[in-house]
Amino acid sequence: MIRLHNTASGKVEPVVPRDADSISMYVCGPTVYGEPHLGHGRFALVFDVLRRYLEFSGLTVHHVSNITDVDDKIIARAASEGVTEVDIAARYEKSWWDAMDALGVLRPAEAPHATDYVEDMVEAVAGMLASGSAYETSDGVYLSVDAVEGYGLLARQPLDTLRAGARVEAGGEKRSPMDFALWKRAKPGEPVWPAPFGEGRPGWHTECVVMSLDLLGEGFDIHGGGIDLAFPHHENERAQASALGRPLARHWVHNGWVTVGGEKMAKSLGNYTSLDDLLARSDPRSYRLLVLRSHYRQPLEVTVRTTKDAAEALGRLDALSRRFGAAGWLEGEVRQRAGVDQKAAGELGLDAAAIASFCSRMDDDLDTPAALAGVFEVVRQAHVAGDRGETQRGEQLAHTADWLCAALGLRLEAGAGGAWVPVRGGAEAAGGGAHAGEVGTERGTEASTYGSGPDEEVLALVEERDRARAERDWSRADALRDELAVAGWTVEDTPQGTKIRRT
RNA sequence: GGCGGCGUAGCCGAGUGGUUCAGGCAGGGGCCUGCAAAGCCCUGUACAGCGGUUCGAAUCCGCUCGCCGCCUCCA
Repeated sequence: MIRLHNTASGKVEPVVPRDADSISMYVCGPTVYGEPHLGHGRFALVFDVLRRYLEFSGLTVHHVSNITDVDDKIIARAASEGVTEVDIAARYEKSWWDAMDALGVLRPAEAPHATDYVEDMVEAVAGMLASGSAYETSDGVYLSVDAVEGYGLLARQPLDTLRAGARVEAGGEKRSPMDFALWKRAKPGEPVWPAPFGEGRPGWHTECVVMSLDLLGEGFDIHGGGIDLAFPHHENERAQASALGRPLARHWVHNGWVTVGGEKMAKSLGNYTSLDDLLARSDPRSYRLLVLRSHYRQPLEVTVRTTKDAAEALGRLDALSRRFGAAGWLEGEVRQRAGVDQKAAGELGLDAAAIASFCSRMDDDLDTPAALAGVFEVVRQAHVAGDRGETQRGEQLAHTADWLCAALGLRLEAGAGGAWVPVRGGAEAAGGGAHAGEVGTERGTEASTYGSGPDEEVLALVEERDRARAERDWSRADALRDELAVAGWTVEDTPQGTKIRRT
């Protein structure tokens, strides 16, 4: 069974499913008020990998991730653009899912919207008022943190020291500076919902409590998100659940953030790169690989250099696929079972030792860097076997590597970046294109504007070069290679003829 | 002020009380190739500094320096 760091205890602990053979997981999703950036991409990828790995381990995962579509920032943005909050939320929710699809992040089983749960939130707030853990002020309803046992758990800091450090003074009627809004009374021009304690809108933290309990039930297995959510967001969720007498998650998992020059990537610092920008200029898989190369709890430095690094490493994986046709192997029914049916690995004759090693590393607090190092070792062994003429062994290892990559959500030789065009038959080449299209199916939509298949002109150059080589006209062949290079293609001669790939 | 994290070879980035310097990228040499590309082989003797514990520490403890984060919205 996998062991994961639990922010509530500060230790790496086994994840014990509440219900046998299945895992209930709630991951805090985005507030849709702007374009998603690399930081959002990281948390989405981290939990996508966790979800895939749990499934790979034979568990059924009930994955819920919310969309926060009512919030101060959405209201502010709508006001500044002169459109409705609904417009803003709809626009950026679409951006969100587009980016997720491009990154190959599997859709959660459910993606509840805060605005669909306002009635439940009103009920929850009423419950907290009734029990005396919440109180009303002129501008809303607040939760009294003093009423919550052990408040500060997820901040890993006791309440008194948290309070001492509070930079913002209690806003007039708040009993404690740490108290937070459960309900904000209506202000002119803002969206409102009816409530017995005055019409208004919900605070930020209540939605996750209500939605996770509704969809996953009390004491669900995993609650995740970025480390900056640990406090106050998650602690405030926990506080409310506690006030309601309804336990929330048993395991709190948080990922580290993306840094730029050592500093946290944040919109407020203006040092962010949007996912769109990244996806427009690189293979979406390379960001996944970059994320996998560091441990999920560590900060991740993203620069042009580290991004390029990851792309090169990805090229090494693709090269293996190219050599052994692993991508072609992992199709259809086999593809569907990859990463979701560990038992099939045995039936398919994959390398059991490599898979066992991979799993033990992943089980150790989702140690993807170590797991990936193991995959690269398998890659090397596959090449060695191939060089020795041990084709079957080479294929077995290559297939194993492909299988493990699939478990991580990495599809080898996928996308235009890895497109290789066999020399003979444009039809074959077109087949390669269809292959890439299937990737799109898996992702939900076709990835990005990055790269595109070779056009007729390029294919003509490839064919001409093959003729030149057949005639041993090396200078002509070299000139054509140069032309292809200028067009952005790297040439590789193989026993099957000239192949090209995006440089 | 309180709480917490980090500092590893050219770069990124794991790991751990003691055999082969995780892995990737970059670099050097060789093999392969018409030349390349891809691949393989060889090549790096790093763990901020200072003390301490230990037969032995980069790994444990203490201190110092530097960087970052949370305590306010934040993935």
